Amino acid sequence: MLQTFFMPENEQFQRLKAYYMQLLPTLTEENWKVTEQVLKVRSFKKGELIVKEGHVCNNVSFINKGLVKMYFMVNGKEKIIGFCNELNYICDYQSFLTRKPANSFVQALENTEVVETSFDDLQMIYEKVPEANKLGRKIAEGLFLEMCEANHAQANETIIQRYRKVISDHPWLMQRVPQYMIASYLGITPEALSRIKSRVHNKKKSLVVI
Amino acid sequence: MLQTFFMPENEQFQRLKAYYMQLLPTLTEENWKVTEQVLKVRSFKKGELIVKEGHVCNNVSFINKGLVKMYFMVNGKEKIIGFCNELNYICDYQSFLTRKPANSFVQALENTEVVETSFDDLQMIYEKVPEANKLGRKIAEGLFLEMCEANHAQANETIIQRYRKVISDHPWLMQRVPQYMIASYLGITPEALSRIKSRVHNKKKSLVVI
DNA sequence: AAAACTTCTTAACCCAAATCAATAATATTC
DNA sequence: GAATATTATTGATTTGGGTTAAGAAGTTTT
Repeated sequence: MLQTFFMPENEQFQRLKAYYMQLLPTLTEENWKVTEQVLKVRSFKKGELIVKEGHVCNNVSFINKGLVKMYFMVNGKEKIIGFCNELNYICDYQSFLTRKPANSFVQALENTEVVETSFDDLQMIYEKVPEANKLGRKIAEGLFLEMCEANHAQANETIIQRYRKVISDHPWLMQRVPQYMIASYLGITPEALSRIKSRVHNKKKSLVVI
Repeated sequence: MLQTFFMPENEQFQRLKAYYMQLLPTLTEENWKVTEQVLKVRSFKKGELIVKEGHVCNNVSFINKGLVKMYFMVNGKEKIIGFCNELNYICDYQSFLTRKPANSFVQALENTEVVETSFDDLQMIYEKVPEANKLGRKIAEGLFLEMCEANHAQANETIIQRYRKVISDHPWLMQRVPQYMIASYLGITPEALSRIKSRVHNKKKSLVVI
């Protein structure tokens, strides 16, 4: 990569640093240095697996660039539970925290570059940098809140509402992933989503119906 | 209550202390004292609401004794999202963390005694007792893991599997709550659960089927 | 013990989405 | 640009759970 020549050595970590600073404005330069030392950049080609079912997930990975999907295999079919793009963490946090084999997969949908922190390194950071626990707490709390939202939507909204929310909240998603993956994410078959789309579309043509 | 006469003043906090010690074995007596000072014991009669939709949830409540249900109202019907009994925390943690009005209710299903910590007190503890952040992180991580499990079950298991899991994981639940609440918790109508039960039962009678 | 209420079961019918199957529209490869 | 995959649509049929309704079983009240 010629570009690296023009970058300061740690350019690849700047986005992660900004993310940390946002969650923990009191983070000192000194403590960032400790954290920075353990970071590793890693690249995945489109289609490569970042997390594999049956293997313990050993890293939290901050996505610098790219797009991934997280899914389970259930009865030989994949059930997508989420997409994750730039400036977000991807991890089977369940496996990561419990140190048990993951029951999910994470696959790169585009060529993807991540910044990894290993489990052991993170524990070391929690010991050496006490305020990192605050960061860890906020990240866990954030994941918890995200999951609350998702759960609530899953339980209390119709599929049409959820479909509308997906396309309004993440318009880029429609451009970057095929529709059958959106269907899997919504928990329905591609056929059902196709029918819903045409239903929504026809309503628009005829009359204004919420 | 005459009993209180025979107890040391903080007897009611011992269970919570044990819970903390289990999550954070390094907790010092000194730090526990800081924590203990802000705790409040509160009792709810069967039927009383501990968390109300529309009100910010201002406490995390550790259940000393009793049983509660947490639920949403959706189209005038209640959708139970969980039960919580002795030695567990009950809280609309989403409302608690975001400081926004809760969209859930928590109601005592039996006379219930809780030990409360208010939001402000907890923030104070996070400041005064740095290691409390570690505790807070672990609690948030624990809630996250719980929610992962629930989500995974919801998405990937049949209702029959989930029904079986409920009765094997929490046999006490069947004794302490009516069946229609279990149905709501499973996300189906009481009628459907009744049908499923008879289906499961008939299978047992005829042949060994999974 | 009778009355009133709550909870559970069973049956008939309905509907949304799954499944199965065929075809159409797009993308990708050669 | 023809051939081949991949993705999306549409139709016919099946199915699991919702809804409605009625009755049975179990509790509580009086």
